[in-house]
Amino acid sequence: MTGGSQHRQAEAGKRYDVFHTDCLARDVVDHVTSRWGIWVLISLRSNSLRFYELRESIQGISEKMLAQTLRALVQDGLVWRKVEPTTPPQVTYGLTEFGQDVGEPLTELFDRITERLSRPGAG
Amino acid sequence: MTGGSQHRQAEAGKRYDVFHTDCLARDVVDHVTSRWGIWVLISLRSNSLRFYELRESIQGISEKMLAQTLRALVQDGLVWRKVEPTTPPQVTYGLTEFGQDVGEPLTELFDRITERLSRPGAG
DNA sequence: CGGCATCCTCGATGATACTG
DNA sequence: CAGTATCATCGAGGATGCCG
Repeated sequence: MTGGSQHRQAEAGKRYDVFHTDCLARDVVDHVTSRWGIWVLISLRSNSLRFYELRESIQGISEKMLAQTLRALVQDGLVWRKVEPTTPPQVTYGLTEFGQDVGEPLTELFDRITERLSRPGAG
Repeated sequence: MTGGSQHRQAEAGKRYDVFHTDCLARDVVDHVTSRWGIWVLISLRSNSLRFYELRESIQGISEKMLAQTLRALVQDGLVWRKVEPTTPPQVTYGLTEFGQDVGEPLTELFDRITERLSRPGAG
């Protein structure tokens, strides 16, 4: 990235530059806000889950997409992955500290939307 | 949606049901976390902007996508749109109360990610 | 300037089958 | 169970051009 760490500059006039350009943060944001990323992260907030638990948890996701999404999130350092070499194999996923950091505003976002939509007059 | 307002239930064991199924909230979440939605919302947090200002603000976005994203956000009640019938025409966009509600955790999310990535040992 | 319609491309996503 | 590989598709998104 070019600018570096220009986060939290909310001064009027000087708008964000980060998300305009090629920034590593943008990739992570893209992963987090990807079609399935947000649901994976929220799913893992309460407790760690195994692969098939995640798959059943997030209805509509295919194994491929789940694996792909998890791979990206693991690579970004948001999710950890623990393999137990039993038979059958057992792989557990959970949130890293970073993942929890990110999951918080994500859940907040989700909550605010659902709350708003469940309100009578809102719309 | 079926369950209604089961938000903020973070009890282990009972996972979210909302985002698994067909829920109006899911649509809004999809719009907000769409490729461009998040940047539009964050862009508008500090102040309202005109169409072309937004376009220049969010590098890489096409007019089509900007218009489309804005339309969705306006329809969801996150963004308002004001047309001034001057010549040339002048259209301004800004966040509604709902939009500000949503923009907050969104910015928080963004900030946490950039902060993390700008930290030395993280990664 | 704002924005819609059209065409077209490409990548994300899904279905299926196979491996360890 | 937990993936990976391959193939087919569908729609998001970009380019262009036209209109008020």
